[in-house]
Amino acid sequence: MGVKDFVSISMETNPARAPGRPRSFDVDSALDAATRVFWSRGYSDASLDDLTGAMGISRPSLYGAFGDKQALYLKCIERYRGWVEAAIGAALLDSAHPHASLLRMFSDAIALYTTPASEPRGCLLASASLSEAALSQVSRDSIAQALATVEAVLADFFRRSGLADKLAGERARLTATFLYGISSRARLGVAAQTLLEDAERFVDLLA
Amino acid sequence: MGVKDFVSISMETNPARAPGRPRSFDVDSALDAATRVFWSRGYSDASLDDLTGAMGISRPSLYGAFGDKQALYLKCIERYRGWVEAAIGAALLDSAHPHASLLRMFSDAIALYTTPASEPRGCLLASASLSEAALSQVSRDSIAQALATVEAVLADFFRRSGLADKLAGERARLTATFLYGISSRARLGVAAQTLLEDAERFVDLLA
DNA sequence: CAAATATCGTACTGATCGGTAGATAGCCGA
DNA sequence: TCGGCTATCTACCGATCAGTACGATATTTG
Repeated sequence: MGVKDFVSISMETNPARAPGRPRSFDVDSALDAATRVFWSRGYSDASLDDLTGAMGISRPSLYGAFGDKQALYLKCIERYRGWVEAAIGAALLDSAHPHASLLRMFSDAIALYTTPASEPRGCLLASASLSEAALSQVSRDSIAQALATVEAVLADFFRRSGLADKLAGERARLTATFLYGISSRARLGVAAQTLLEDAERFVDLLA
Repeated sequence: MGVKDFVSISMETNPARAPGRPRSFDVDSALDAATRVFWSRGYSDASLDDLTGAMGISRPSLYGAFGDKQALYLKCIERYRGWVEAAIGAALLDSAHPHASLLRMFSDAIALYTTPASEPRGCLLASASLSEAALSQVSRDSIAQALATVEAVLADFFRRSGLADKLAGERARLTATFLYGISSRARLGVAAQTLLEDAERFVDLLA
């Protein structure tokens, strides 16, 4: 392998070229489009025609690039999970001013849940957990793990802000529960402004 | 029976007998069974075979008695709505001890959401509102109205407990939001005991 | 008993579902 | 320019979906 390493560094580690006909669409933006479809319609109600239509690709391209519907869904979940963790983590970075940080976290979440106003989607993870029946165990695990991570990020924030472990855990569960409630009401069409006011009251009570 | 036979009006106003072959199943218990199926699986994932299987009736019997799938779903929603309104109303009857009444309301709700433990369902209305895409406008309206009623019952409770209109409305929205969150987490499999503790902390904050 | 009426059970319909076979098109190294 | 490889396209597959036609059955009325 020694000599081959020399050559193959540019051939294998460099994604410049792969053999065969190159893919004619962008995987990431196709994944974004699929995520939006699942987010709006849920797993079962998102047909392959819906998905391929939004992604702008044909059925075999979808299967070739992502596997079957479940696998595509799983990739969308993981993707969304990354966004949410990053967003919540960023908003809660500053633990010196818990009140302001929490409010920013809620504000960011509400903006995500209610944009665009014509099609509020709530939280993809919260919605996804309701279509449990039609989902594989792997998908269920991924969703559960993502939500557990959110709670862990919250608990860490409360600990950093000076609360004892037990109390921080309680506050994290309380905040996560309220956040799920916000997500539900966002999907029901409650205005972002109203949700934001509710979040303010909640944070007032909490801190 | 004899007396009623005497009065010939009974033929029309009294459902004692209708012409033709009598129905061989109980409409209410069939509706209960259908409600449980929708509650567990959601609208789209509940197939006609699932429904007729659980209801113990044949497909044409279902259509004869309830109309199509949407109409059956609507009847189940209305039925569930009646239960929930009655339960919440009863728990919140005593506004002299808000803390205890709220706790009882949450306790009842959590019991409903997590029973049986092997198949926690959360709140049918909250779940239903997430499958919006596949639902008719009538169903959507019915769900929205049911949830609005819950909020109205809460607001009335807070008003009776002595709060001003504005504050009572805020508290009602806060409580409803938290209740949706409880429903989501119940469906995710969080233990009833944990949810109850969270509800206690929330009520502590509120009152 | 027979006519009328409504339900029930079997077996079917067309539509749509997720998924794929097979041929073609585009890019590589040689 | 050619063989190997992979993506793409059209067209299709069996399975399942919601909904129904139709004959058999059960009950009331006359």
